[in-house]
Amino acid sequence: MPSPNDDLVDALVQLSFLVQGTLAELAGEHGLSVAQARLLGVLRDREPTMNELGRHLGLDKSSTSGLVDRAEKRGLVLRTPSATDRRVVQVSITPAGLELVTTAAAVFADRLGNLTAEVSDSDRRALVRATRRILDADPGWLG
Amino acid sequence: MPSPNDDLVDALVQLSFLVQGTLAELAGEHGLSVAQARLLGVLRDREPTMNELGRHLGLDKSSTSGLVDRAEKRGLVLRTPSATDRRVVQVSITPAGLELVTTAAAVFADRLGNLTAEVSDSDRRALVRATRRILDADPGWLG
DNA sequence: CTAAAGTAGTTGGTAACACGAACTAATTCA
DNA sequence: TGAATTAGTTCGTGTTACCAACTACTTTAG
Repeated sequence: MPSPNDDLVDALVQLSFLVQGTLAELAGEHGLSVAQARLLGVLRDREPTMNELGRHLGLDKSSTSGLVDRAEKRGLVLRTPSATDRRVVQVSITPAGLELVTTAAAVFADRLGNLTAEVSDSDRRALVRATRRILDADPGWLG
Repeated sequence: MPSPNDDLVDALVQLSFLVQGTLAELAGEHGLSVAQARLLGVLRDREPTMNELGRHLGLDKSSTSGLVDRAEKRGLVLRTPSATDRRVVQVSITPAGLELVTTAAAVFADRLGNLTAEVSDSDRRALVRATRRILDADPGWLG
């Protein structure tokens, strides 16, 4: 029997696919994949080690390495050896990467804004509130 | 300057990553990728042609072909030539596929249900309502 | 103070996934 | 009927992700 939760679950799933689809489309227009876009998004306000980065993205260290490899090859990201521990590598965003992610983020916000234009202010607030609760309930890899 | 929309956009993005992450994790536990899970989800209540399927998933026809290939090899899905047009192929879910997607969907709903346990009933309704509006505003590939 | 254990990151192998281009087969249209 | 269209597959390429094995450091134990 369908529980009253089914509507909510369904809504969340469709919404997530829509957002991800929008993200993928937009990233594509800027020559980025979703993974690359996410990487740049994380590095916008952090300069983590490979390890931290991997944990943040929920990726295996080898995956992280490859992701950074490709981004570095495009000049979007930079590896710097740590001064204090010669095993660790700090990852930072380059000016080019920052500019790319900044403009892309603006366009993205704009596009999502269009999609949410018809949502009432009170529903908007409810959505933000609900999201906070849901994220608080998640033990996962999200920062 | 941060617009009042930024909270909403941020909420949507984080939410979508959480949902997708949950989906990926759960699919993995059932030996499925997100793409495979989505394929089975679509086929749960449809028997589309390759073409329709691709449009539904927002995939190129070659991607659709490969996706169905792999699912078919695992016995989750079936290709049947159309009787009326010898070019077209109907795709359907097998009993095994149906069982898999059914149990996985139940676990998924349960898990998301836990995450949304703290959300009030009125916010829940608001979220569903907001999602409808947003999906209505989207011209994209979602059915 | 050195030997063993642990940690950080890379490399190599494998597989899924997605795309575009080129192709075959069937159908529609002009 | 011959030309354009449509459905689907195949092939080649690139990204992404994993695991296992490896190197190079650092920490910990004895």
